[in-house]
Amino acid sequence: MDKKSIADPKGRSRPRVKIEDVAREANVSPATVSRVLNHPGIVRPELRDKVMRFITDLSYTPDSAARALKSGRMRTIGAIVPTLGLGIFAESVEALQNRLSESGYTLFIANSQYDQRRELQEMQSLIERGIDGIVLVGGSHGRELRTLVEQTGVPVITTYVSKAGGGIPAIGIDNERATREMTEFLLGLGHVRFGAIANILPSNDRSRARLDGIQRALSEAGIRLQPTQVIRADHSLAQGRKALRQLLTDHPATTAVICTTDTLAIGAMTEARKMGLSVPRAVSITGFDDVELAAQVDPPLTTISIPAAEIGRGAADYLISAIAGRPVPKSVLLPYRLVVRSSTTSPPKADRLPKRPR
Amino acid sequence: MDKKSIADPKGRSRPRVKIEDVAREANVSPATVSRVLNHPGIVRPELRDKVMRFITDLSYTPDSAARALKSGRMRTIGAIVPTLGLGIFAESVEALQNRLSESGYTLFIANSQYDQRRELQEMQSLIERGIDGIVLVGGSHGRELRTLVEQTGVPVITTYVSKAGGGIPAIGIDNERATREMTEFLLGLGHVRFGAIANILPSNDRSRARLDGIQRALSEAGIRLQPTQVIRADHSLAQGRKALRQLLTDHPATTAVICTTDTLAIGAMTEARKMGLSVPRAVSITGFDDVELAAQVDPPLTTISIPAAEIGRGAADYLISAIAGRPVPKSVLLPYRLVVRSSTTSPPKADRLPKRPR
DNA sequence: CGAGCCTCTGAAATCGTTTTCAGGATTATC
DNA sequence: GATAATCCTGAAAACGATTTCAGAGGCTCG
Repeated sequence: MDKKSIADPKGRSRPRVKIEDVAREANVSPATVSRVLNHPGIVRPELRDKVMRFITDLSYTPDSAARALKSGRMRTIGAIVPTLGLGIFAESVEALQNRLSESGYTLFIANSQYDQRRELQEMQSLIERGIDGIVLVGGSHGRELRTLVEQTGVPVITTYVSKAGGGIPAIGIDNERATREMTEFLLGLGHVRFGAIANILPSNDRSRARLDGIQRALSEAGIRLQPTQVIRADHSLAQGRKALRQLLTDHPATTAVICTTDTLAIGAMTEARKMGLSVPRAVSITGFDDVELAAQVDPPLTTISIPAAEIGRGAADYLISAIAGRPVPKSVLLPYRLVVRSSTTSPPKADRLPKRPR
Repeated sequence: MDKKSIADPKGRSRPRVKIEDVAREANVSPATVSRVLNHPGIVRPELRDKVMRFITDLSYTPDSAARALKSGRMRTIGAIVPTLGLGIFAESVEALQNRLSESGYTLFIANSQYDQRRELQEMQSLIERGIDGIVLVGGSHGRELRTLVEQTGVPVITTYVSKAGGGIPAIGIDNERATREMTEFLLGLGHVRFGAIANILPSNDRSRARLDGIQRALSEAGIRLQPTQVIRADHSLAQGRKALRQLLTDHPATTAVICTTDTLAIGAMTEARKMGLSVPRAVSITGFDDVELAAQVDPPLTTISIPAAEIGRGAADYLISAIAGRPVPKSVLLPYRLVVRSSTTSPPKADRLPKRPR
C-alpha cells in the first residue's frame, strides 16, 4: 500500500513530499510552512524566503485532498451542460471558464446528454467531490436534483432561461418573448400559413418556451396551429430535414416555418431545397441561437441571437459572489436580438392575404 | 468556523451529515457504514440493507476529500480538449464518459482553447486535485507538460493521433496516411491542379500531419504545391470561405481543394457556390472528420471518417488498466474510412464546356 | 457437550493539512 | 531596570473517511 507514492520509470517508487519534509529540511514547524503558503503576511520575511526556497527546491505541492478536507473549500466550479456538440454552449462555457480563472477558480465540465437522470448523477458526483458552485442549463430539472441543491446548499445557477423552477436563480433570455417577436415579424411580412419544428424533450424547457411563444403570437393574431403543424424532432440536422418533409407533405401551402433551433432550421432549409422549394421565395425559415453556421449557410438564416458569452460571464460572477457570501440577484434577464437575414421574406403573392392588424 | 455547514435560506445552518451520524442512527460503528459503501460483500446482507436505508434516508454522501486523503484515489479522470465547439470531440468525450462511468469513474472536462499555456494550467489544476488519469488531444504538447507528466507519474493518453512525442501513449488514426489516401483518390480521378486549406497552429499536429500527407502524395505523383497553393486558416467556416476565395484568385485553374477539416471544407463549398463555381463540376472539395453536417450539406461532402467513439472508449480502457497497474499497449492505431460522397468528381475537360453530371 | 473455526463487527490509528492556543523572545513604556 | 505589549513560532487538535487488528458470537465437528 504505497498509496501516495509515485512509480518512476525505473520501477522504484518515491514517496510524495509532504509539508513535514519541508519543515524538517527548513528547520521549522509544519505550521510555519503552512503559514508561508496561506498567509505569507504573518511570517517574518527572512524566514519566509528561506522556507520558500525549500518549498521550491523539494518541489512541494500541497495535497489538495487534505487541504480541502481541512478548509472546506475546493476552489472549483462545475458546469453541467446537455451536450458538448453545440457551439452555442461552448461559447458560454469558454466565457465562464475565463472569468472563473481570473478569480482563481477552476471549471469542471460534465455533460448530461439531455438526460435528467444523468444530470442528477453528475450533480452528485460534483457535490461529492466538494465543488463550490454549479452551473446548469435550462430551468427544468428533476425534483431530486432540486432537493439535493436545497439540502447541500451548494450555490447553483441555471442559464439560458429567464426563470427556473424550484427557486433556482437564473441568467438568460426570455425565450418565449423571443419567438413571439420572431413570429410577429413573420406575421408582419404577411405570412398566414405557419409550421413549427421544435425539439421537444421533457428536460428541455427552452424549446418548450419557444414553442409557447410561437403559439401565443399566432393565437393573438387569430391563427391556430393544428397538431400536425407542429413537428417534434430531436436536435439534429437530419431530424430537421425529416420534420420539414413531413410538415410540407401534410401542409403543402405552408409559407413560414419557425424552428426552435438553428440546427433544425438549417436541416429544414437543406430539405426544402432538395424538394425543389426556394428559400425564402417559396418558404421562409427561421432558427434560434445564431450559431456560427447560421450566417454562413445559403441563404443566411434569420434567427435570434443569444448573448452566450455574457451568460457565461454572468454565471461566473454570480457564483463567485454567492460563494463569498455576498448578496446576489434572484435572476438576470439579458437581451436577445432578432437577426434578420435572407431566409425570410414576404410570402408568394398567390398566398398573400390582406394584412391583419397586429 | 462553520466550514462544512450549510446556510439555508432562512439563515440557519445545519452541519453536513457524516458517516458517524449514519452509524449512530443505524446503531452500528462508522467502520461498518464504510464497509457497506466500499465492500458491500463482506457485510451481512440484512445489516447491509438496514445501513443502506439510513444512508439514503439521511441522504449521506461521503466527503470525497476525506476519502481521497485516506485512500489516495479520487476515482476521477480528466480530459483536456482544445475546444468544445467541435462535434467531433464531443462524440469521443461522450463515449469516454460512458465507458468510465461503467467503471465507477467520473469524467471532468477542461478546455485549452488550442493554447498550450492554457493546457498546462488545466493539467496542473487537474493533478493538484488528485485526478487519477488524463486524456489529451493531439501529440504536440509543451515540454513543461511532458516533464509534469513524468514527475507526477499520472497515467496520460493522447487521442486522435497515432503517435505522440515525449513517450506519451496515443490512440487514434494515422492522419498523414489518411490524407495521402484522399489525395491519391483525387489523383485517380484525374486531378492535377490542387489546392490545400489547412488550419495550422503550433499546437495542432493533426493538421500538420494531414498537410504532410497531401504534400507527400502529390510529390510522389510529381506534383509540387507552391506556397500560395497552401492556405493557412483558423478553424472556422468563415476562414474556410476566405481561404477558398484567396486560393482561387491566385490559382483560378484549380480543380481540387483538399481541406484538413470538414468545417473548412464546408466554408469553402459555400464560397465556391457564391463565386458561381459548381461543386463538384468545377471544383472538387474534400474535408476531414466526417461531422454530422458533412453528410447533410449540399452536395454531401467527401471526407475521412474518424472512429471518434472508439477513440473515446479506447482511451477509457487504457486509463482504467493503467491505473489498476495492468499492462497497457504503447499506442493503438485505429482505422479511418474514406467516405466518398458527391463533392468530388473528375476534373472538367480542359477547354470544353463541363459535361453535366447526373 | 466442549473446542475450534469462521464470520462479522467495533475500536482506534492514520492520511496531510490548517488553525487555535499558548508561550518565548523582542521591543516599547514608565 | 522591570513590566507590559507585541510579534512570531511551535505543539497539538481537528477535518471525515478507511482499514488493520482483535474480539464476540454462531457453527461445525469430534
